[in-house]
Amino acid sequence: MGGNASGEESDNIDWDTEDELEIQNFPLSSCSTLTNPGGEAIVCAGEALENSPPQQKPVIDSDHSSSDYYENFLDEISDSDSWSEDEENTESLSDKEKTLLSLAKMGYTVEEASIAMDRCGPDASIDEITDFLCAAQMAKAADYLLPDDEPKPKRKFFERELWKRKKQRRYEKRMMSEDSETIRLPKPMIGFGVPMESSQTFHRTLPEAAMGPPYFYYENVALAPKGVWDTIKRFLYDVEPEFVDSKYFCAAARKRGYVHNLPIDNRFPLLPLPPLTIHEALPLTRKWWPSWDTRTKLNCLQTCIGSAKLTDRIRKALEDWDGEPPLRVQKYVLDECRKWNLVWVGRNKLAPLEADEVEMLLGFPRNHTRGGGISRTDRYKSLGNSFQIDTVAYHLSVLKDLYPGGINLLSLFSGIGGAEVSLHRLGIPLKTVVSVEISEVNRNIVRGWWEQTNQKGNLIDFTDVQQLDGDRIEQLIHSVGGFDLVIGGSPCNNLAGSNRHHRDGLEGKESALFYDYFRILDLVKCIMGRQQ
DNA sequence: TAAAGCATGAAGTCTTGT
DNA sequence: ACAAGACTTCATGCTTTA
Repeated sequence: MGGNASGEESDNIDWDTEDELEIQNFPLSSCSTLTNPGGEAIVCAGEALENSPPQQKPVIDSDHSSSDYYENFLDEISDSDSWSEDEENTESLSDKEKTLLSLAKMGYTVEEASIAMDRCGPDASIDEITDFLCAAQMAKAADYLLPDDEPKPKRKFFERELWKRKKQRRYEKRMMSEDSETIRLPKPMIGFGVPMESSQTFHRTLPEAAMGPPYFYYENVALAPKGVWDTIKRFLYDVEPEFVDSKYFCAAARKRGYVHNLPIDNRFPLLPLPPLTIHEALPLTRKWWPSWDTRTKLNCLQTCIGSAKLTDRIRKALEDWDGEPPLRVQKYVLDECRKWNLVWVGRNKLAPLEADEVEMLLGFPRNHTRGGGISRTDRYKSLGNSFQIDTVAYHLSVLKDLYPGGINLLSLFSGIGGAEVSLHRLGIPLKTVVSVEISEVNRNIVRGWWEQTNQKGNLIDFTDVQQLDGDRIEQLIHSVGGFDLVIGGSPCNNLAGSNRHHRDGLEGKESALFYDYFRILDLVKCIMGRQQ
Protein backbone atom coordinates (compact mmCIF):
# COMPACT_ATOMS: atom_id res chain seq x y z
CA MET A 1 0.00 0.00 0.00
CA GLY A 2 3.00 2.22 0.01
CA GLY A 3 4.35 4.30 -2.84
CA ASN A 4 3.77 7.76 -4.00
CA ALA A 5 0.19 8.46 -3.18
CA SER A 6 -0.31 11.50 -5.31
CA GLY A 7 1.44 9.94 -8.29
CA GLU A 8 -0.60 6.85 -7.88
CA GLU A 9 -3.76 8.80 -7.86
CA SER A 10 -3.03 10.97 -10.83
CA ASP A 11 -1.78 8.01 -12.81
CA ASN A 12 -4.61 5.70 -12.06
CA ILE A 13 -7.66 7.81 -12.26
CA ASP A 14 -8.99 7.98 -15.73
CA TRP A 15 -10.93 11.15 -15.94
CA ASP A 16 -13.66 10.00 -18.13
CA THR A 17 -17.03 11.59 -18.22
CA GLU A 18 -19.17 8.70 -17.10
CA ASP A 19 -19.64 10.04 -13.65
CA GLU A 20 -20.22 13.53 -14.85
CA LEU A 21 -23.04 12.27 -16.95
CA GLU A 22 -24.41 10.50 -13.95
CA ILE A 23 -24.28 13.57 -11.83
CA GLN A 24 -26.05 15.58 -14.43
CA ASN A 25 -28.86 13.14 -14.50
CA PHE A 26 -29.02 12.58 -10.82
CA PRO A 27 -31.13 11.12 -9.38
CA LEU A 28 -30.94 8.26 -11.81
CA SER A 29 -34.29 7.73 -13.37
CA SER A 30 -35.41 4.24 -14.16
CA CYS A 31 -36.60 3.49 -17.64
CA SER A 32 -39.72 5.29 -18.59
CA THR A 33 -40.57 3.16 -21.57
CA LEU A 34 -40.24 -0.55 -21.47
CA THR A 35 -40.29 -2.90 -24.38
CA ASN A 36 -40.63 -6.62 -24.51
CA PRO A 37 -38.38 -8.80 -26.65
CA GLY A 38 -40.64 -8.30 -29.60
CA GLY A 39 -40.03 -4.60 -29.37
CA GLU A 40 -43.61 -3.71 -28.60
CA ALA A 41 -44.11 -1.15 -25.93
CA ILE A 42 -45.47 -2.55 -22.74
CA VAL A 43 -48.25 -0.59 -21.20
CA CYS A 44 -47.54 0.07 -17.60
CA ALA A 45 -50.05 0.63 -14.91
CA GLY A 46 -50.65 4.32 -14.70
CA GLU A 47 -47.81 6.10 -13.08
CA ALA A 48 -46.23 2.85 -12.00
CA LEU A 49 -43.09 3.11 -14.04
CA GLU A 50 -43.12 6.66 -15.13
CA ASN A 51 -42.59 8.25 -11.79
CA SER A 52 -39.36 6.63 -10.93
CA PRO A 53 -39.44 6.16 -7.21
CA PRO A 54 -36.30 6.83 -5.22
CA GLN A 55 -34.16 3.77 -5.08
CA GLN A 56 -35.03 1.98 -1.92
CA LYS A 57 -32.55 -0.21 -0.25
CA PRO A 58 -33.05 -2.52 2.70
CA VAL A 59 -31.49 -1.03 5.75
CA ILE A 60 -30.07 -2.98 8.60
CA ASP A 61 -31.47 -1.60 11.77
CA SER A 62 -28.46 -1.42 13.96
CA ASP A 63 -26.29 1.28 15.38
CA HIS A 64 -23.49 0.77 12.90
CA SER A 65 -25.63 0.12 9.92
CA SER A 66 -24.95 0.00 6.19
CA SER A 67 -22.56 -1.73 3.88
CA ASP A 68 -19.16 -3.28 4.26
CA TYR A 69 -17.81 -0.33 2.46
CA TYR A 70 -19.12 2.01 5.05
CA GLU A 71 -17.68 -0.11 7.83
CA ASN A 72 -14.27 -0.13 6.18
CA PHE A 73 -14.62 3.54 5.79
CA LEU A 74 -15.19 4.02 9.47
CA ASP A 75 -12.30 1.74 10.28
CA GLU A 76 -9.98 3.85 8.25
CA ILE A 77 -11.20 7.01 9.80
CA SER A 78 -10.56 5.73 13.25
CA ASP A 79 -7.14 4.47 12.17
CA SER A 80 -6.04 7.84 10.97
CA ASP A 81 -5.69 9.98 14.01
CA SER A 82 -6.76 13.08 12.14
CA TRP A 83 -10.25 12.17 13.23
CA SER A 84 -11.24 11.80 16.79
CA GLU A 85 -14.34 9.77 17.30
CA ASP A 86 -15.87 11.44 20.29
CA GLU A 87 -18.75 9.49 21.66
CA GLU A 88 -21.72 11.61 20.97
CA ASN A 89 -25.21 10.97 22.02
CA THR A 90 -27.08 10.82 18.79
CA GLU A 91 -30.37 9.90 20.37
CA SER A 92 -31.68 13.41 20.44
CA LEU A 93 -30.80 14.21 16.84
CA SER A 94 -33.20 14.09 13.96
CA ASP A 95 -32.64 11.64 11.13
CA LYS A 96 -31.35 14.41 8.94
CA GLU A 97 -28.91 15.57 11.56
CA LYS A 98 -27.68 12.04 12.12
CA THR A 99 -27.06 11.62 8.42
CA LEU A 100 -25.29 14.94 8.32
CA LEU A 101 -23.14 13.90 11.23
CA SER A 102 -22.27 10.62 9.58
CA LEU A 103 -21.26 12.36 6.40
CA ALA A 104 -19.18 14.87 8.30
CA LYS A 105 -17.36 12.02 10.00
CA MET A 106 -16.69 10.56 6.58
CA GLY A 107 -14.79 13.65 5.64
CA TYR A 108 -17.39 15.68 3.80
CA THR A 109 -18.03 19.28 4.68
CA VAL A 110 -21.39 20.14 6.12
CA GLU A 111 -22.05 22.28 3.11
CA GLU A 112 -21.32 19.47 0.67
CA ALA A 113 -23.37 17.06 2.69
CA SER A 114 -26.45 19.18 2.98
CA ILE A 115 -26.49 19.99 -0.72
CA ALA A 116 -26.24 16.31 -1.51
CA MET A 117 -29.00 15.47 0.95
CA ASP A 118 -31.25 18.02 -0.64
CA ARG A 119 -30.59 16.61 -4.06
CA CYS A 120 -31.05 13.00 -3.02
CA GLY A 121 -34.29 13.55 -1.18
CA PRO A 122 -35.35 12.80 2.37
CA ASP A 123 -35.46 9.03 1.97
CA ALA A 124 -32.02 8.56 0.49
CA SER A 125 -29.62 6.21 2.24
CA ILE A 126 -26.08 7.10 3.23
CA ASP A 127 -24.83 5.05 0.31
CA GLU A 128 -26.88 6.97 -2.17
CA ILE A 129 -25.74 10.29 -0.78
CA THR A 130 -22.08 9.32 -0.80
CA ASP A 131 -22.53 8.08 -4.34
CA PHE A 132 -23.83 11.45 -5.26
CA LEU A 133 -21.03 13.23 -3.47
CA CYS A 134 -18.47 11.06 -5.13
CA ALA A 135 -19.89 11.69 -8.54
CA ALA A 136 -20.10 15.38 -7.86
CA GLN A 137 -16.48 15.43 -6.78
CA MET A 138 -15.39 13.55 -9.84
CA ALA A 139 -16.80 16.28 -11.98
CA LYS A 140 -14.45 18.82 -10.49
CA ALA A 141 -11.72 16.63 -9.13
CA ALA A 142 -9.19 17.86 -11.64
CA ASP A 143 -9.06 21.11 -9.72
CA TYR A 144 -7.97 19.31 -6.60
CA LEU A 145 -5.14 17.57 -8.35
CA LEU A 146 -3.47 20.62 -9.78
CA PRO A 147 0.15 20.47 -8.66
CA ASP A 148 0.18 23.89 -7.07
CA ASP A 149 -2.94 23.15 -5.15
CA GLU A 150 -1.79 22.41 -1.63
CA PRO A 151 -4.41 19.97 -0.46
CA LYS A 152 -5.40 20.10 3.12
CA PRO A 153 -5.17 16.85 5.07
CA LYS A 154 -8.89 16.53 4.76
CA ARG A 155 -8.71 16.86 1.01
CA LYS A 156 -5.91 14.33 0.90
CA PHE A 157 -8.01 11.86 2.74
CA PHE A 158 -10.94 12.72 0.61
CA GLU A 159 -9.02 12.15 -2.58
CA ARG A 160 -7.89 8.76 -1.44
CA GLU A 161 -11.43 7.80 -0.69
CA LEU A 162 -12.49 9.27 -3.98
CA TRP A 163 -10.02 7.09 -5.74
CA LYS A 164 -11.22 4.05 -3.88
CA ARG A 165 -14.77 4.86 -4.78
CA LYS A 166 -13.72 5.23 -8.36
CA LYS A 167 -12.12 1.82 -8.33
CA GLN A 168 -15.19 0.34 -6.79
CA ARG A 169 -17.32 2.06 -9.36
CA ARG A 170 -15.22 0.74 -12.22
CA TYR A 171 -15.38 -2.72 -10.76
CA GLU A 172 -19.12 -2.46 -10.57
CA LYS A 173 -19.27 -1.15 -14.10
CA ARG A 174 -17.27 -4.11 -15.25
CA MET A 175 -19.72 -6.38 -13.51
CA MET A 176 -22.56 -4.67 -15.31
CA SER A 177 -23.35 -4.85 -18.96
CA GLU A 178 -24.96 -1.45 -19.17
CA ASP A 179 -25.51 1.58 -17.02
CA SER A 180 -27.79 1.58 -13.96
CA GLU A 181 -26.84 0.38 -10.55
CA THR A 182 -25.41 -3.03 -9.85
CA ILE A 183 -27.33 -5.68 -8.07
CA ARG A 184 -24.84 -7.55 -5.98
CA LEU A 185 -25.51 -10.83 -4.28
CA PRO A 186 -25.41 -10.52 -0.50
CA LYS A 187 -23.01 -12.50 1.60
CA PRO A 188 -24.28 -14.42 3.44
CA MET A 189 -27.22 -14.93 1.13
CA ILE A 190 -29.94 -14.59 3.72
CA GLY A 191 -32.17 -11.93 2.18
CA PHE A 192 -34.13 -10.15 4.87
CA GLY A 193 -33.19 -12.83 7.32
CA VAL A 194 -33.60 -16.54 7.88
CA PRO A 195 -34.79 -18.46 10.95
CA MET A 196 -32.22 -18.80 13.74
CA GLU A 197 -30.31 -15.82 12.42
CA SER A 198 -32.52 -13.16 13.91
CA SER A 199 -29.82 -10.97 15.40
CA GLN A 200 -30.49 -8.36 12.73
CA THR A 201 -33.76 -6.62 12.08
CA PHE A 202 -34.36 -5.57 8.53
CA HIS A 203 -36.53 -2.75 7.33
CA ARG A 204 -37.45 -1.65 3.89
CA THR A 205 -39.68 0.92 2.29
CA LEU A 206 -41.42 -0.18 -0.86
CA PRO A 207 -41.81 2.14 -3.82
CA GLU A 208 -45.36 3.35 -3.94
CA ALA A 209 -46.01 1.72 -7.29
CA ALA A 210 -45.16 -1.65 -5.79
CA MET A 211 -47.74 -1.57 -3.05
CA GLY A 212 -50.62 -4.00 -3.16
CA PRO A 213 -53.22 -5.16 -3.64
CA PRO A 214 -52.41 -7.65 -4.76
CA TYR A 215 -49.34 -8.99 -3.06
CA PHE A 216 -46.92 -10.46 -5.54
CA TYR A 217 -44.03 -12.86 -5.27
CA TYR A 218 -41.64 -13.61 -8.09
CA GLU A 219 -38.80 -16.12 -8.06
CA ASN A 220 -35.85 -17.05 -10.26
CA VAL A 221 -32.24 -18.22 -10.13
CA ALA A 222 -29.91 -15.83 -8.34
CA LEU A 223 -26.91 -16.46 -10.59
CA ALA A 224 -28.47 -15.24 -13.79
CA PRO A 225 -26.44 -13.57 -16.54
CA LYS A 226 -25.45 -9.97 -16.04
CA GLY A 227 -28.19 -7.42 -16.06
CA VAL A 228 -31.05 -9.89 -15.76
CA TRP A 229 -31.94 -9.02 -12.20
CA ASP A 230 -31.67 -5.34 -12.98
CA THR A 231 -34.26 -5.78 -15.69
CA ILE A 232 -36.50 -7.87 -13.48
CA LYS A 233 -36.26 -5.30 -10.73
CA ARG A 234 -37.00 -2.47 -13.11
CA PHE A 235 -40.13 -4.15 -14.39
CA LEU A 236 -41.34 -5.23 -10.99
CA TYR A 237 -41.79 -1.69 -9.74
CA ASP A 238 -38.17 -1.19 -8.64
CA VAL A 239 -38.48 -3.57 -5.74
CA GLU A 240 -35.09 -4.71 -4.53
CA PRO A 241 -34.73 -8.50 -4.95
CA GLU A 242 -34.26 -10.63 -1.88
CA PHE A 243 -31.54 -13.20 -2.51
CA VAL A 244 -31.76 -16.28 -0.34
CA ASP A 245 -29.87 -19.55 -0.34
CA SER A 246 -32.12 -22.38 0.81
CA LYS A 247 -29.16 -24.02 2.50
CA TYR A 248 -30.31 -22.05 5.53
CA PHE A 249 -33.65 -23.88 5.37
CA CYS A 250 -32.69 -27.42 4.37
CA ALA A 251 -29.71 -29.63 3.62
CA ALA A 252 -29.33 -28.49 0.02
CA ALA A 253 -28.23 -25.20 -1.48
CA ARG A 254 -30.63 -23.29 -3.69
CA LYS A 255 -29.59 -19.76 -4.52
CA ARG A 256 -32.62 -17.83 -5.64
CA GLY A 257 -33.79 -14.26 -5.98
CA TYR A 258 -37.26 -13.25 -4.87
CA VAL A 259 -38.98 -10.00 -5.71
CA HIS A 260 -42.06 -9.38 -3.64
CA ASN A 261 -44.05 -6.71 -1.87
CA LEU A 262 -44.84 -8.74 1.22
CA PRO A 263 -44.21 -7.47 4.70
CA ILE A 264 -40.93 -8.78 6.07
CA ASP A 265 -41.61 -8.49 9.78
CA ASN A 266 -42.74 -11.35 11.99
CA ARG A 267 -41.99 -14.15 9.61
CA PHE A 268 -42.04 -17.64 11.03
CA PRO A 269 -40.73 -20.96 9.71
CA LEU A 270 -42.64 -24.14 9.02
CA LEU A 271 -42.46 -26.70 11.76
CA PRO A 272 -40.92 -29.11 12.29
CA LEU A 273 -37.71 -27.56 11.08
CA PRO A 274 -36.26 -29.79 8.38
CA PRO A 275 -32.85 -31.40 8.74
CA LEU A 276 -30.10 -28.96 7.93
CA THR A 277 -27.22 -31.32 7.21
CA ILE A 278 -26.74 -34.25 4.86
CA HIS A 279 -26.25 -36.61 7.77
CA GLU A 280 -29.50 -35.56 9.40
CA ALA A 281 -31.42 -35.66 6.16
CA LEU A 282 -29.95 -38.94 4.93
CA PRO A 283 -28.87 -40.82 8.07
CA LEU A 284 -28.22 -44.06 6.20
CA THR A 285 -25.37 -42.49 4.28
CA ARG A 286 -23.48 -41.76 7.47
CA LYS A 287 -22.16 -45.28 7.80
CA TRP A 288 -20.36 -45.06 4.46
CA TRP A 289 -19.33 -41.43 4.50
CA PRO A 290 -15.52 -41.16 4.41
CA SER A 291 -13.90 -38.60 6.66
CA TRP A 292 -12.23 -36.87 3.72
CA ASP A 293 -15.60 -36.01 2.20
CA THR A 294 -16.25 -32.91 4.26
CA ARG A 295 -19.55 -31.91 2.70
CA THR A 296 -22.34 -31.07 5.13
CA LYS A 297 -24.72 -29.56 2.57
CA LEU A 298 -25.74 -30.74 -0.86
CA ASN A 299 -25.41 -28.48 -3.85
CA CYS A 300 -28.35 -27.26 -5.86
CA LEU A 301 -30.88 -29.95 -6.72
CA GLN A 302 -31.13 -29.90 -10.49
CA THR A 303 -33.20 -31.59 -13.13
CA CYS A 304 -30.68 -34.26 -14.12
CA ILE A 305 -28.82 -36.88 -12.11
CA GLY A 306 -25.44 -38.48 -12.44
CA SER A 307 -25.13 -41.47 -14.73
CA ALA A 308 -24.51 -45.03 -13.70
CA LYS A 309 -21.31 -45.02 -15.71
CA LEU A 310 -20.01 -42.15 -13.65
CA THR A 311 -20.60 -43.87 -10.33
CA ASP A 312 -19.04 -46.98 -11.80
CA ARG A 313 -15.93 -45.08 -12.83
CA ILE A 314 -15.68 -43.66 -9.34
CA ARG A 315 -16.11 -47.07 -7.73
CA LYS A 316 -13.27 -48.48 -9.81
CA ALA A 317 -11.06 -45.51 -9.02
CA LEU A 318 -11.63 -46.07 -5.31
CA GLU A 319 -11.26 -49.84 -5.30
CA ASP A 320 -7.61 -49.55 -6.19
CA TRP A 321 -6.91 -48.25 -2.72
CA ASP A 322 -7.30 -49.96 0.59
CA GLY A 323 -8.39 -47.36 3.06
CA GLU A 324 -7.86 -43.72 2.29
CA PRO A 325 -7.16 -42.92 -1.38
CA PRO A 326 -4.43 -40.45 -2.36
CA LEU A 327 -5.30 -36.77 -2.56
CA ARG A 328 -5.47 -36.85 -6.32
CA VAL A 329 -8.23 -39.45 -6.26
CA GLN A 330 -10.00 -37.73 -3.39
CA LYS A 331 -10.15 -34.56 -5.39
CA TYR A 332 -11.50 -36.31 -8.45
CA VAL A 333 -14.19 -38.06 -6.44
CA LEU A 334 -15.16 -34.95 -4.49
CA ASP A 335 -15.40 -32.87 -7.63
CA GLU A 336 -17.80 -35.36 -9.16
CA CYS A 337 -19.72 -35.64 -5.88
CA ARG A 338 -20.26 -31.91 -5.78
CA LYS A 339 -21.12 -31.64 -9.43
CA TRP A 340 -23.72 -34.41 -9.33
CA ASN A 341 -24.80 -34.32 -5.69
CA LEU A 342 -23.72 -37.90 -5.11
CA VAL A 343 -24.11 -39.54 -1.71
CA TRP A 344 -22.42 -42.57 -0.17
CA VAL A 345 -24.57 -45.68 -0.16
CA GLY A 346 -21.92 -48.36 0.36
CA ARG A 347 -18.20 -48.99 0.47
CA ASN A 348 -16.72 -47.14 -2.48
CA LYS A 349 -20.27 -46.78 -3.70
CA LEU A 350 -21.78 -43.45 -4.60
CA ALA A 351 -25.25 -42.77 -5.96
CA PRO A 352 -27.38 -39.87 -7.10
CA LEU A 353 -30.27 -38.86 -4.90
CA GLU A 354 -33.51 -40.76 -5.25
CA ALA A 355 -36.53 -38.74 -6.32
CA ASP A 356 -38.08 -39.37 -2.88
CA GLU A 357 -35.06 -37.77 -1.28
CA VAL A 358 -35.21 -34.73 -3.54
CA GLU A 359 -38.89 -34.41 -2.69
CA MET A 360 -38.09 -34.47 1.02
CA LEU A 361 -35.21 -32.01 0.73
CA LEU A 362 -37.41 -29.56 -1.13
CA GLY A 363 -40.08 -29.84 1.57
CA PHE A 364 -42.80 -31.57 -0.43
CA PRO A 365 -44.96 -34.28 1.06
CA ARG A 366 -43.74 -37.79 0.41
CA ASN A 367 -44.80 -39.20 -2.96
CA HIS A 368 -46.00 -35.78 -4.06
CA THR A 369 -44.61 -36.36 -7.55
CA ARG A 370 -44.84 -40.14 -7.51
CA GLY A 371 -47.17 -42.16 -9.71
CA GLY A 372 -50.17 -40.94 -11.59
CA GLY A 373 -48.47 -41.31 -14.92
CA ILE A 374 -45.26 -39.34 -14.33
CA SER A 375 -42.03 -40.89 -15.50
CA ARG A 376 -38.94 -41.03 -13.37
CA THR A 377 -37.14 -38.61 -15.64
CA ASP A 378 -40.00 -36.13 -15.57
CA ARG A 379 -40.16 -36.45 -11.81
CA TYR A 380 -36.58 -35.28 -11.44
CA LYS A 381 -37.22 -32.54 -13.95
CA SER A 382 -40.31 -31.21 -12.20
CA LEU A 383 -38.67 -31.34 -8.79
CA GLY A 384 -35.52 -29.66 -10.04
CA ASN A 385 -37.61 -26.76 -11.31
CA SER A 386 -39.55 -26.24 -8.12
CA PHE A 387 -39.57 -24.00 -5.08
CA GLN A 388 -37.96 -25.00 -1.83
CA ILE A 389 -41.06 -25.12 0.34
CA ASP A 390 -39.57 -24.05 3.66
CA THR A 391 -37.91 -21.02 2.10
CA VAL A 392 -40.98 -19.81 0.27
CA ALA A 393 -43.27 -20.58 3.18
CA TYR A 394 -41.08 -18.51 5.45
CA HIS A 395 -41.58 -15.53 3.19
CA LEU A 396 -45.30 -16.17 2.80
CA SER A 397 -45.89 -16.76 6.49
CA VAL A 398 -46.72 -13.09 7.03
CA LEU A 399 -49.95 -13.67 5.12
CA LYS A 400 -51.37 -15.92 7.77
CA ASP A 401 -52.51 -13.16 10.09
CA LEU A 402 -53.57 -10.97 7.19
CA TYR A 403 -55.93 -13.53 5.67
CA PRO A 404 -57.39 -15.72 8.43
CA GLY A 405 -60.29 -16.59 6.14
CA GLY A 406 -58.01 -17.72 3.35
CA ILE A 407 -56.74 -16.23 0.12
CA ASN A 408 -57.43 -16.15 -3.58
CA LEU A 409 -54.28 -17.14 -5.40
CA LEU A 410 -53.11 -16.54 -8.92
CA SER A 411 -50.29 -18.98 -9.47
CA LEU A 412 -48.31 -18.61 -12.68
CA PHE A 413 -45.87 -21.27 -13.86
CA SER A 414 -47.19 -23.38 -10.99
CA GLY A 415 -45.05 -26.43 -11.69
CA ILE A 416 -45.77 -29.04 -9.08
CA GLY A 417 -47.54 -26.53 -6.88
CA GLY A 418 -44.81 -25.19 -4.63
CA ALA A 419 -46.81 -22.09 -3.83
CA GLU A 420 -49.97 -24.02 -3.05
CA VAL A 421 -48.15 -26.51 -0.88
CA SER A 422 -46.36 -23.74 0.99
CA LEU A 423 -49.58 -21.91 1.80
CA HIS A 424 -51.32 -25.10 2.77
CA ARG A 425 -48.54 -26.10 5.12
CA LEU A 426 -48.74 -22.65 6.69
CA GLY A 427 -52.39 -23.31 7.42
CA ILE A 428 -53.60 -20.56 5.13
CA PRO A 429 -56.87 -21.72 3.54
CA LEU A 430 -56.94 -21.66 -0.24
CA LYS A 431 -60.22 -20.22 -1.46
CA THR A 432 -59.80 -19.98 -5.20
CA VAL A 433 -56.60 -20.94 -6.93
CA VAL A 434 -56.11 -20.04 -10.56
CA SER A 435 -53.14 -22.07 -11.69
CA VAL A 436 -51.30 -21.76 -14.98
CA GLU A 437 -48.97 -24.58 -15.94
CA ILE A 438 -47.92 -25.75 -19.38
CA SER A 439 -46.97 -29.30 -18.40
CA GLU A 440 -49.79 -31.80 -18.20
CA VAL A 441 -48.02 -34.08 -15.75
CA ASN A 442 -47.45 -31.13 -13.44
CA ARG A 443 -51.07 -30.09 -13.65
CA ASN A 444 -52.03 -33.64 -12.76
CA ILE A 445 -49.72 -33.58 -9.76
CA VAL A 446 -51.29 -30.39 -8.43
CA ARG A 447 -54.78 -31.65 -9.12
CA GLY A 448 -53.98 -34.91 -7.34
CA TRP A 449 -52.55 -33.08 -4.35
CA TRP A 450 -55.59 -30.78 -4.29
CA GLU A 451 -57.93 -33.73 -4.02
CA GLN A 452 -55.84 -35.73 -1.60
CA THR A 453 -55.57 -32.84 0.82
CA ASN A 454 -59.34 -32.32 0.73
CA GLN A 455 -59.16 -28.73 -0.31
CA LYS A 456 -62.42 -26.87 0.18
CA GLY A 457 -61.65 -24.20 -2.36
CA ASN A 458 -61.81 -24.12 -6.12
CA LEU A 459 -58.89 -24.98 -8.40
CA ILE A 460 -59.04 -23.50 -11.89
CA ASP A 461 -56.49 -24.72 -14.45
CA PHE A 462 -54.97 -22.94 -17.37
CA THR A 463 -52.37 -24.34 -19.72
CA ASP A 464 -50.75 -21.24 -21.11
CA VAL A 465 -50.18 -17.76 -19.78
CA GLN A 466 -51.23 -16.47 -23.20
CA GLN A 467 -54.77 -17.53 -22.37
CA LEU A 468 -54.85 -14.91 -19.66
CA ASP A 469 -55.56 -11.79 -21.64
CA GLY A 470 -57.17 -8.68 -20.25
CA ASP A 471 -60.72 -9.88 -20.71
CA ARG A 472 -60.08 -13.23 -19.10
CA ILE A 473 -58.35 -11.71 -16.14
CA GLU A 474 -61.07 -9.16 -15.67
CA GLN A 475 -63.63 -11.92 -15.75
CA LEU A 476 -61.68 -13.99 -13.24
CA ILE A 477 -61.22 -11.07 -10.89
CA HIS A 478 -64.89 -10.31 -11.13
CA SER A 479 -66.02 -13.85 -10.37
CA VAL A 480 -63.43 -14.52 -7.67
CA GLY A 481 -63.52 -11.13 -6.03
CA GLY A 482 -59.91 -10.20 -6.65
CA PHE A 483 -56.61 -11.95 -6.10
CA ASP A 484 -54.73 -11.59 -2.85
CA LEU A 485 -51.45 -12.99 -4.13
CA VAL A 486 -49.90 -13.32 -7.59
CA ILE A 487 -47.06 -15.78 -7.33
CA GLY A 488 -44.76 -17.38 -9.83
CA GLY A 489 -41.27 -18.37 -10.83
CA SER A 490 -40.86 -18.00 -14.56
CA PRO A 491 -38.69 -20.44 -16.52
CA CYS A 492 -34.97 -20.23 -15.86
CA ASN A 493 -33.83 -22.33 -18.80
CA ASN A 494 -32.03 -19.50 -20.48
CA LEU A 495 -30.64 -18.08 -17.25
CA ALA A 496 -29.27 -21.16 -15.53
CA GLY A 497 -25.55 -21.81 -15.52
CA SER A 498 -26.02 -25.45 -16.41
CA ASN A 499 -27.41 -24.61 -19.81
CA ARG A 500 -24.64 -25.24 -22.30
CA HIS A 501 -26.58 -24.37 -25.38
CA HIS A 502 -28.99 -21.52 -24.91
CA ARG A 503 -28.05 -19.43 -21.96
CA ASP A 504 -29.51 -16.44 -23.75
CA GLY A 505 -30.61 -14.40 -20.77
CA LEU A 506 -34.03 -12.92 -20.17
CA GLU A 507 -34.74 -12.66 -23.87
CA GLY A 508 -34.30 -16.40 -24.36
CA LYS A 509 -37.15 -18.51 -25.62
CA GLU A 510 -38.45 -19.75 -22.29
CA SER A 511 -37.11 -17.17 -19.89
CA ALA A 512 -38.82 -14.37 -21.79
CA LEU A 513 -42.02 -15.63 -20.18
CA PHE A 514 -41.00 -13.38 -17.32
CA TYR A 515 -42.59 -10.61 -19.33
CA ASP A 516 -45.87 -12.49 -19.18
CA TYR A 517 -45.58 -12.64 -15.43
CA PHE A 518 -45.18 -8.89 -15.41
CA ARG A 519 -47.95 -8.39 -17.97
CA ILE A 520 -50.44 -10.41 -15.97
CA LEU A 521 -49.43 -8.95 -12.64
CA ASP A 522 -49.72 -5.46 -14.04
CA LEU A 523 -53.15 -6.22 -15.47
CA VAL A 524 -54.31 -7.52 -12.12
CA LYS A 525 -52.98 -4.44 -10.36
CA CYS A 526 -54.61 -2.24 -12.92
CA ILE A 527 -58.03 -3.90 -12.80
CA MET A 528 -58.08 -4.24 -9.04
CA GLY A 529 -56.93 -0.66 -8.69
CA ARG A 530 -59.88 0.48 -10.77
CA GLN A 531 -62.33 -1.40 -8.61
CA GLN A 532 -61.26 0.29 -5.44
C1' DT B 1 -43.06 -44.02 -29.14
C1' DA B 2 -41.73 -42.96 -24.60
C1' DA B 3 -38.35 -43.21 -21.35
C1' DA B 4 -33.78 -43.51 -19.89
C1' DG B 5 -28.80 -42.92 -20.54
C1' DC B 6 -25.13 -40.10 -21.46
C1' DA B 7 -21.68 -36.52 -22.92
C1' DT B 8 -21.49 -31.82 -23.51
C1' DG B 9 -18.41 -26.17 -20.88
C1' DA B 10 -19.20 -21.46 -20.16
C1' DA B 11 -19.94 -17.81 -17.20
C1' DG B 12 -19.92 -16.09 -13.39
C1' DT B 13 -18.26 -15.39 -8.38
C1' DC B 14 -15.22 -16.28 -4.73
C1' DT B 15 -10.68 -17.57 -2.83
C1' DT B 16 -5.85 -17.85 -2.72
C1' DG B 17 -1.19 -16.67 -3.89
C1' DT B 18 2.32 -13.45 -5.35
C1' DA C 1 -3.40 -4.73 -6.67
C1' DC C 2 -3.48 -8.30 -9.70
C1' DA C 3 -3.55 -12.90 -11.62
C1' DA C 4 -4.61 -17.47 -11.39
C1' DG C 5 -7.08 -21.10 -9.57
C1' DA C 6 -11.34 -23.05 -7.21
C1' DC C 7 -16.01 -23.49 -7.14
C1' DT C 8 -21.02 -23.66 -8.51
C1' DT C 9 -24.86 -23.96 -11.71
C1' DC C 10 -33.99 -24.76 -11.47
C1' DA C 11 -30.06 -27.89 -18.78
C1' DT C 12 -29.99 -29.44 -23.88
C1' DG C 13 -29.50 -32.60 -27.42
C1' DC C 14 -28.25 -36.76 -29.13
C1' DT C 15 -28.24 -41.85 -28.68
C1' DT C 16 -29.78 -46.10 -26.85
C1' DT C 17 -33.11 -49.04 -24.76
C1' DA C 18 -37.63 -50.95 -23.49
